Amino acid sequence: MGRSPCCEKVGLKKGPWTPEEDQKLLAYIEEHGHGCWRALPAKAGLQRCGKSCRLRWTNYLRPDIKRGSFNLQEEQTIIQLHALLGNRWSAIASHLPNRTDNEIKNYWNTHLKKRLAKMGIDPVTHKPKNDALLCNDGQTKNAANLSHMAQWESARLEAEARLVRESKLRSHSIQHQLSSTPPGYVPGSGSGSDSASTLAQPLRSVDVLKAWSGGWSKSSEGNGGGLNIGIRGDLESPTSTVTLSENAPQVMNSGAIIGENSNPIIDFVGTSGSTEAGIIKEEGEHDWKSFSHSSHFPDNSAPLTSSLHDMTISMEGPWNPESLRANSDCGHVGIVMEEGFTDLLLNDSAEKSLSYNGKDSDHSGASGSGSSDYYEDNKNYWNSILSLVNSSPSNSPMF
DNA sequence: AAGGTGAGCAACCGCTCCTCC
DNA sequence: AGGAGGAGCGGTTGCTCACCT
Repeated sequence: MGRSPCCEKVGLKKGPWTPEEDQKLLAYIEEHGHGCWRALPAKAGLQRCGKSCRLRWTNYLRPDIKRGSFNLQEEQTIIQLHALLGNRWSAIASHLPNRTDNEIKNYWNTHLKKRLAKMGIDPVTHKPKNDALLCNDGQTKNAANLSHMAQWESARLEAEARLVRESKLRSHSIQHQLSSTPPGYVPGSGSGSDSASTLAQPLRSVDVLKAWSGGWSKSSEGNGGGLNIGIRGDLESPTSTVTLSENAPQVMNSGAIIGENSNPIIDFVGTSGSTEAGIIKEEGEHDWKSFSHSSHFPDNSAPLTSSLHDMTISMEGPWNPESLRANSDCGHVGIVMEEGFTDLLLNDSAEKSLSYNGKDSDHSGASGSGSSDYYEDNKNYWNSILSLVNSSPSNSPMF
């Protein structure tokens, strides 16, 4: 590989772990917890660096790890979350109980990415590669789109980072209230910081997903704000909407989004208007509301409050209104991220899954038949994702 | 049967972030 | 406030095994 070793110490073993080493590590952690990883190998009698031990534990030895192939729901979750979060494997893993980020990363790289590519979908943007065909001036529009995506991504990361910080602050205070900790095996990590992030991660991710789901609606009537390419003609997709406020602060219909300093604002606003979409949006809104009063946060620290605010992302970087107009020209009314093709991908595995179950799978491949089925499926899908999100992470000591 | 090839997965590496002093 | 050390994350590598010729 030609790289310098991660540990200066010569004589430390590298490469695959032997069962004896596993046993030593396991026995030590079960008895003492891992504590300081760097000090662990010596205490456990291992000729490994602490980093290697940590990796072996988190990716393989942890008792709560689920191994084996991913099921359909997990695939769906990964794909949707990847569309939402990008290569944030640890964040994605926090929504998949008992799966490690490494496993998810590998599964993405070896299976899902290829499947997307095979179907002509860009695994990075989750958009069709022949996107340009939809526009008269393909290259210009694509460039605008790319710029758009970059700005979006940057803003999103910024917001997420903020969520993490806030969540950590909150979880610290929650931690102070939780006096007892299980002995021996320390969830996730022995360090206080890690425990905090362990608590914090689900909060952040839930916020993002809630927003995503809440903002999912038919993007617009008439000109079809979404990018609806006709592998399946009636395909609509979860959509995030960018709202541009050039000068005046704006209040959006999803809830007070105020722009400061005339900075443009990104808002997860379902543009609603269509009946089918309304179902989804209302559900999303309901979820948001109910979530804010959820018993998850008895101290009323209300993560939703922050999530709503955090979904209002001030763009500090250059924002070019031209890109929005460019998008509008080819039917994108301020649409930045879309995911309809992810669903196409999922149909592939859904078909397999359904046929395994001996059910009829013809709905997934048929074009045009059953748009109500489609919306029902999506509704169910998002419900499952949300319930997964709401229920899973706390189960795992790691997450 | 033997060698070649590619996919899948475990593990490593370096960077970044966080915490503590 | 800032530096040091530790932990976590994402990208990448290389080994193993199954399949193909």
